[in-house]
Amino acid sequence: MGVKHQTLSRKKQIEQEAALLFMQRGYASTSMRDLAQAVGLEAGSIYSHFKSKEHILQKICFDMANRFFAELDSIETANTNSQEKLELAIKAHIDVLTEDPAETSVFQNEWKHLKDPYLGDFIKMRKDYELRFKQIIQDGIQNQEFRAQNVTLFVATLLTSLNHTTQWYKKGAGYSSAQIAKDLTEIFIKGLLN
Amino acid sequence: MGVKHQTLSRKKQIEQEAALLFMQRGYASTSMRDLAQAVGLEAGSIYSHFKSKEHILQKICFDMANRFFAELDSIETANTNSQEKLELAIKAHIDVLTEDPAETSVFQNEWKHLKDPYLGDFIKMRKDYELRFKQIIQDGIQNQEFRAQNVTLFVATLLTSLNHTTQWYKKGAGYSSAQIAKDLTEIFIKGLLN
DNA sequence: CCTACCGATCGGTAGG
DNA sequence: CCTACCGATCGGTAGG
Repeated sequence: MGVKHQTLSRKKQIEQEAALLFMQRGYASTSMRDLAQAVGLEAGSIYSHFKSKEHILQKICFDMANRFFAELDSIETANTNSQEKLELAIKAHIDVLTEDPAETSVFQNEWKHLKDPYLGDFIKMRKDYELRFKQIIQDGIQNQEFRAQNVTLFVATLLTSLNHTTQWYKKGAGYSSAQIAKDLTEIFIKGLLN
Repeated sequence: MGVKHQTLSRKKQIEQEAALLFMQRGYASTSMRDLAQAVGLEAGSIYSHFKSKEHILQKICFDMANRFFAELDSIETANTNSQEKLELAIKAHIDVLTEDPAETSVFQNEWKHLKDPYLGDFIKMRKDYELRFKQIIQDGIQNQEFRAQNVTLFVATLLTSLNHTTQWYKKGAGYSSAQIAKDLTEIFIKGLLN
């Protein structure tokens, strides 16, 4: 059961196993006893590393949000056209995602178990992230690179599709991060028609 | 709290409220007491309509699976080209989905809480559904209507995107089922480029 | 359909 | 980091 640890701190081990279990069973269906067993401890011992079950979820969700954000910063100011900006943004997103699929899956599917004020903060961050993608698309429509369309729908569809990669991606299974990004990019940029 | 009932049977009321709560909070985070309260009963009373909590989930998941399946039957044998078959399949899927967004959301997100043998059966049905979409795409590539690509990835992306509509669709909010189907179809068929 | 209850399991804590 | 435990809540049942 579980991830190779080696030099990881106990806290990081717990976080990784938690992400894995939260992805597989869901946050609510994963007990602290399940998690403790997966990491080789007794249930009570986890509380010397995390104050509560929800704090583990918070750490996973906000760390991932920050990583996705960080990647966008350099792209938006790049001196290039909209299509390449979008391609870079997709590539960056897929890179983070393939590095930590379990954490990304939790970030996408389990955030609703956060409680306020964290829940509100998280929703705000996600909205910001979408907004920055929308801006790239909007600019591309303005300068006629992209076809006019429902930008909100497009971005929601795109981000959902990217994030769904976590559900089938297997590290080291031959389908590389770069290839996934390329294939997904072609679907959304070129479409289906010949 | 909840849906307008009117002439619905008690059993159907319970099923609808359950779908709503399972969507909002997740299956594991929804207690039979929560559900009972939403439908105006005591917890124990639900068991005169459903044998267990999981039976409610089963009913929702398999009923939706059957409805999605039924729509495909007539489309596959239609005497038309691949593009129109795909458009019809998308339209049919979105029609079912907008009719019962909560049930569809549970069908998409909560099925993992089913237990064998139902879990295995459900996974098989989903795979079959994907396979039938894949066949449409495959045929379209063969006859050169569609561009060659990773068909598995395309269909996974398409179905995920369609199903995600449940997360933001609001009945009677002006964005019609037909318009959603049309916009999503254009994204996947035409792509982004002008 | 309700009341009253069951055994099991949950998140979390004290004390070492 | 473990042992031993807490109060709360869970899915489900009996009996009416």
